[in-house]
Amino acid sequence: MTQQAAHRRASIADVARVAGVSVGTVSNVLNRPERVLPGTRERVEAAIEELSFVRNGSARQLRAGTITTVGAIVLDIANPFFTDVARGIEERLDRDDFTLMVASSDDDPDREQRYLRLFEEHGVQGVMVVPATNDIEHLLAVRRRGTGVVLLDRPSSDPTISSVAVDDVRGGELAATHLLDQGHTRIAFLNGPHTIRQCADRHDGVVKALVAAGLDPASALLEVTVTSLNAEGGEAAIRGLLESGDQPTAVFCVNDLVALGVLRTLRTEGIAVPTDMAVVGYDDVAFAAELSTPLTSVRQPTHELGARAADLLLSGPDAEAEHVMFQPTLVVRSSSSS
Amino acid sequence: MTQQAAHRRASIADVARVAGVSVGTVSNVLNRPERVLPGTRERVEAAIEELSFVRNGSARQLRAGTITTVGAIVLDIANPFFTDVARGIEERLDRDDFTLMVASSDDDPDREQRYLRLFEEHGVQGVMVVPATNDIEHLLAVRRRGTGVVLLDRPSSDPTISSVAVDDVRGGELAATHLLDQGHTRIAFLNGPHTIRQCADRHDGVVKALVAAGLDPASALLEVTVTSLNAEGGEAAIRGLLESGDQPTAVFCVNDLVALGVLRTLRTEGIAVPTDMAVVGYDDVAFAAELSTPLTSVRQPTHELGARAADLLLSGPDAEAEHVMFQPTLVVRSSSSS
DNA sequence: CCACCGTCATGAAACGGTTCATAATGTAGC
DNA sequence: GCTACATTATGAACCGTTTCATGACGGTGG
Repeated sequence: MTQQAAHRRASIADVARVAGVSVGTVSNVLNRPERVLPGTRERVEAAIEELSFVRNGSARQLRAGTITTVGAIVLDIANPFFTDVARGIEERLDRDDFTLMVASSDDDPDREQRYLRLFEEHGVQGVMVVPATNDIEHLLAVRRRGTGVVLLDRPSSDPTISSVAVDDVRGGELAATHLLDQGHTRIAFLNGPHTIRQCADRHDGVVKALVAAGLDPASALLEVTVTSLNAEGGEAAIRGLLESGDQPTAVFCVNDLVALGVLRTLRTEGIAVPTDMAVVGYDDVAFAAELSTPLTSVRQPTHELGARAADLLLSGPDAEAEHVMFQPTLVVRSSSSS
Repeated sequence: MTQQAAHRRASIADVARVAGVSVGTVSNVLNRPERVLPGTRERVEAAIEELSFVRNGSARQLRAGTITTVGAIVLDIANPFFTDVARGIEERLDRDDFTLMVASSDDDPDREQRYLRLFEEHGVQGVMVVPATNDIEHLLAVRRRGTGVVLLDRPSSDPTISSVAVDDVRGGELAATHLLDQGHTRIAFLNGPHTIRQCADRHDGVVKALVAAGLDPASALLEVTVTSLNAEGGEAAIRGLLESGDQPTAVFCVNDLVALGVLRTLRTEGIAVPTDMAVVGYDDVAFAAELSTPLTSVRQPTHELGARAADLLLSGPDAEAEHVMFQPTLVVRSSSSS
């Protein structure tokens, strides 16, 4: 099937032969150069160069066991929230010369499972996961087998598994309370599926705020499930909403990409923001402040989130599990307040 | 150092012992289940379950040689342009059940080298790279050793190495010509370092346009090197520019993130766009159209770029190298034309 | 002159899978 | 009853490293 190049990659034995030494010596040159006589070392290095030898990572790892790589599985690599988190992770990892590989599950439990398995089989030190489902049994299993696991952007329901999250209930509450304060009594929530914990939590926060204001969520809250959590999903959802009668006066979007799609649609439809419709997003991504209608959004400490998660992962498998919970803040801009 | 859990992970031999079969049989259950009697298979599967056995990917790969993973190294994982490209890659890969791992070099040749080595040592089928430097000798070496290489967003200077790119000279030309058409005769270009080929090419395109218009680039073009190619970099660069006298009437930004920083700064400084200063960006990211001043930008076919690159990589090491060049288009919005 | 020691290099045993030639067993045909 | 032939299971060889006990060698001190 895969014949790659004409000849096999050079192995350590080939190098040894060319240099006229044993394989053990080549290995020593590679791993503990100080133990080998300069003359010999040079000969070996010349042979390595000549054969353009590259270590076989699989063999190396099979024997040595250890590796300085960690994995991260996020829901959507195209979402700036997750890439900002990834930057936080990378930064922390750099300090310990660890390497990060990112994969995106696309909210698909099967894909998550596949990447998880891939990472585990290749023996990463640990993996940071934004789970696509509420059930984390499979993650506990990974953990039991000895691979570090840190839940990302999601509080852990299990005391033995570390997590770094932002209080999503509070986030939903902040957004809803703000809209209520602005006089809205009927709020649409363009949310993702409740199988994603963050979405369920934000929903709970919204309900909490409505109840606290003496409203009945059944009538005051109109939740719409967005199929894909990006601008296209937001556009589709708001269009559906506009076509039905009985419209709300405010829309709370589960993230800023969805909000972007909403703003875009409202503009083309000639609906004024915030006068005809108030909009609130989530994540406070870089461009939120610069939109034609600057977007009110719930800000999360993305960078710290990632850095802290990496920190916990590197603290080793024997460290006590920790559950870090950051607090979101609301950044009010003109999309929701005139 | 790494003591992982208390006991070693279960191996295929452990499974064999528990199930009362040979290692060969366990391997067969794993890889060609149809060849083993249902009864035996069940016993093996039970043992796998009991020991929560996970294949050792290193050993597997060491022996089997093949792996269905490809790597991508981009300049900045937080840049929507690259993540959009990554989406395109993923989509194509999904068709062949390949898996993508993304790493970000951060414009740093050393990091690029490190990830390249990591990917190569782990035997990926191939790697897509947005090179951080002009010199691609190290990529040729990787290629020679049998790992597929496709240059991403960058035309190849070597005929044997495939590349998928967008015509950056043309992109720069489009942007500059447009600004000239709008009557500007002194244009600032907030560009990245010329070690990044895309930046050098866009510069050449700008110069080409100026010359075609009968202007002297030495006086008509004011190039400023942006330290980091994001909003913060853009903000810093434009502030530096505003503080110096002798200002241009238009700014062309090497990407939309830089343009975002510029727009933000101009707004806080009370400089009107496009009347006092026209702004053009690059990439036409999702939010470009929705900014307070909708941003004129050079659009690149990100999705196709990624998909095509993946396509070339999967076509195998024996396929003829191809050099795909897409054409950018200019999307004019109000940041540059009143 | 010998015992001892330190420095380098060696070669074989792991690591945990896959693969393949071979053996064991059962079935069918004559 | 014997041969021929599937069908399953076996176990050893192998992949390319690292590691470690062992050996070769020369130099020192007694």
